[in-house]
Amino acid sequence: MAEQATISTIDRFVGHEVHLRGWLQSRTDKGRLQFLNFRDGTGTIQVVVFQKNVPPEAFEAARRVTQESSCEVTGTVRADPRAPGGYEIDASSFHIVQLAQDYPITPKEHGIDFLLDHRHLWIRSPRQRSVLAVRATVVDAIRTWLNSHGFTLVDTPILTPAACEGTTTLFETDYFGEPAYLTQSGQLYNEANIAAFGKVYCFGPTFRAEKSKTRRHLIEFWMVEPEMAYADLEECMRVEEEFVSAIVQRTLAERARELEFLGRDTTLLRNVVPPFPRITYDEAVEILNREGVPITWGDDFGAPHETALAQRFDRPVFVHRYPAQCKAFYMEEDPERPELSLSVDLLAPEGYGEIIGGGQRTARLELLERRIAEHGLPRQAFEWYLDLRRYGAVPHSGFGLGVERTVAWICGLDHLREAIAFPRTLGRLYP
RNA sequence: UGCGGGAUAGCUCAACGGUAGAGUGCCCGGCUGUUAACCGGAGAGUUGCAGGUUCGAAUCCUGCUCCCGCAGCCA
Repeated sequence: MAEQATISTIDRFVGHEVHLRGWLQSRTDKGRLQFLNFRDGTGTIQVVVFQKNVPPEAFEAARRVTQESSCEVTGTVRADPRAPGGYEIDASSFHIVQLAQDYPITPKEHGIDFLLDHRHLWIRSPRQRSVLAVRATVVDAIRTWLNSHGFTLVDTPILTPAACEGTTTLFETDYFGEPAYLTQSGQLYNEANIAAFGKVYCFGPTFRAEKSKTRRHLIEFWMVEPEMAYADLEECMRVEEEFVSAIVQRTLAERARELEFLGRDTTLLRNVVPPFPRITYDEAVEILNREGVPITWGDDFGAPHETALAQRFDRPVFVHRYPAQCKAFYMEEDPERPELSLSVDLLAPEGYGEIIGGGQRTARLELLERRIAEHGLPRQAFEWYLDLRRYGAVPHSGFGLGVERTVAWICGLDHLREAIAFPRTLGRLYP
């Protein structure tokens, strides 16, 4: 009697007859011998169908099965050095569940436009499966680390009444006659939640109606945002470096096979352990001007600046204390230099840019009121947020980590769109 | 949104003013150890859309649509 098995644990079934259900990835026809590259969702394995070992109808099915047809196979597991992965199934039976017709994605090269139009099928390919598997581990590492370090998950709303940082980059929708916006960040709500739990995080999709067309931007992306009561900027950086290191090291440990398949050189990733280098905005400006990537003090960094800075270090680098004018209205002032904000960005190596933005939020009512006015924000929409400075305000800090940027960096991808199953990019809402 | 590149067979591309091509996939045939197998055969086109120049346009010109890259915005 055949045992139900999965490919990922097939080594436990050597010598046994097993039953597998899945899809045909590819096939090599050798006449009276068929090699089937078979996938069940947990992995792929070679199935060998000899004409003399199976009933005639099973051999006929193996001979005419097409790429990505769903099918079931029964056979004996054996170790064979000639098989990719070292194991193969000597089939005793084979049948087609559904015969696929003209599967569009072939083992040869395709253009990115074609692949994105067929993203619902492209995700089956080994490379895309590897990236999405890494993503799953990154997400789990994020949750596990935060849950085990005193953070409580508190979900924040997706439909919001107003902007965190101005309405120009928000998707507007109709909320029974009132304008509503898709969230850009859960941070302001996190600042409310810390008074209930001390340390919290939210984790979900985020939407930016920016006409960004670069390898570092998605219209819809996932962000995890921890927020901590009684934490200053230094504490924020300390948490960030522990957090990012834990994510990277766990992914290296659990997804070595996928990273190798992706061709990722993991040498630099192994360096990602605390402490990360810290430079001030002032120092960064000096370095950039000295190294021929000119920038005026007071301007925010562009992608070329971030790349040039990150290239100088063997692990992610903190840039802290940006001019207040570069950063959001809720940032705390540097008490020693009020023109600076207690903000910090974490720049990933190898040109992947900013993977974290964050810092210390202001606890001062009068500064927040002034900033809301300076930024021309509708004060009545922020009354609840101002309340947080009236009823038990504390020094607090937090940050947002972009999941796709982190996955793209760890995988060595050249574009964020492969780091999410169904990317939303400028001009692409299908599939 | 700005600058640059592009759209030709299902797919990836060539042809750059003179009969529309290759590789690959699909289909048919052969092969008991293939790893993007190999060998033989066959089919496959409104050259993105609309107009213009020309004896003749995939090729030159104009407009439009869509895609890609870089930048800005940011995670």
